[in-house]
Amino acid sequence: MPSTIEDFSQYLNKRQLKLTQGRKAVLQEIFLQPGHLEAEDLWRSLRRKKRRVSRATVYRTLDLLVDSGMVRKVDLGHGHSHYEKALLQAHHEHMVCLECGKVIEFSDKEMEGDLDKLCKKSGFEHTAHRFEIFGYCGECSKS
Amino acid sequence: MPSTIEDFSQYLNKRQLKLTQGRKAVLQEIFLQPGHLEAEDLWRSLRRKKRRVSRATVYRTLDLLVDSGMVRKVDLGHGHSHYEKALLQAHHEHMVCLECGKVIEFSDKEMEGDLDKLCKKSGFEHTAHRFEIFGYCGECSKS
DNA sequence: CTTCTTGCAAACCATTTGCATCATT
DNA sequence: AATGATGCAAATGGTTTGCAAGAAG
Repeated sequence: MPSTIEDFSQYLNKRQLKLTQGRKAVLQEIFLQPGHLEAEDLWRSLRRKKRRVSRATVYRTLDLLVDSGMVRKVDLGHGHSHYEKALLQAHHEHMVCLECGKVIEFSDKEMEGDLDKLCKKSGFEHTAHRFEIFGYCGECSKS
Repeated sequence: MPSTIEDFSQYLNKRQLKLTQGRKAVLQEIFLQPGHLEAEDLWRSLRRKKRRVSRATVYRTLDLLVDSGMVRKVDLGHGHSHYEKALLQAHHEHMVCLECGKVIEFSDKEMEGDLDKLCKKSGFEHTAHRFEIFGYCGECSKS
């Protein structure tokens, strides 16, 4: 939370936007969570504890956070978006178990290297990517 | 179209489903298209030419095709799904240009190898994956 | 003939938006 | 004060669904 709010504040200042209570709350909450969460969860969490913000504000703030690069919007194939902090945490991808819904996070250096080479080869300037693997986790593939 | 319909027919038979005109039309149309297309496009194409099917039928058939493994549902970050034939075509991934919207298809053997190794290492049974790279294509990164 | 499909329109659901009111700078 | 943010509820837009009427086996 320390430099995180600082970063967000700077981002907001640059575009003459204001650092409000609602925005602070959303930011704190998402950085409090260990993994990815959906907008609705975030809204419910906030409502349960400290601040009572509207869903609209949650979505609007999430957009800002994604745009600022501090939060990553991920699609785990549930028909709606999930969000996770992008800073202070190694870049990683997801393996989603289609049976139990478990999400395994992973990262792979070789793969990242391949990705970079690939983009260079195609003259493509890589700014982000989405990579999810679907299948069955160790538990579920046994059955 | 020859063995394609055959395959679909078999799939349907197995679950006591019927091979109807509407389903045939959707199948043919998606296999006629060179790349990915959205449900709405498919619906418009069909309506323009031969068969007049409802959007509901398009979506219902698409679900069946995806479930049968003949069609792949892809998310190009447009807020709605795209579909593309999975058979008779090399497996590939997408690079999406955030500026002009162009979609470059690619495939990379090394990467696929890494992916397989990775899944094995994690005891994860890989059935599908989604991989999209976002950024700027050669044209747009110049500016 | 029975069962499964279709079309239609209404329902859904996550997300967005218009607008009057409120908070931050 | 002035500008931007919020909440609300209504709008959106892709997708799903209930049901009566039609096709396929």
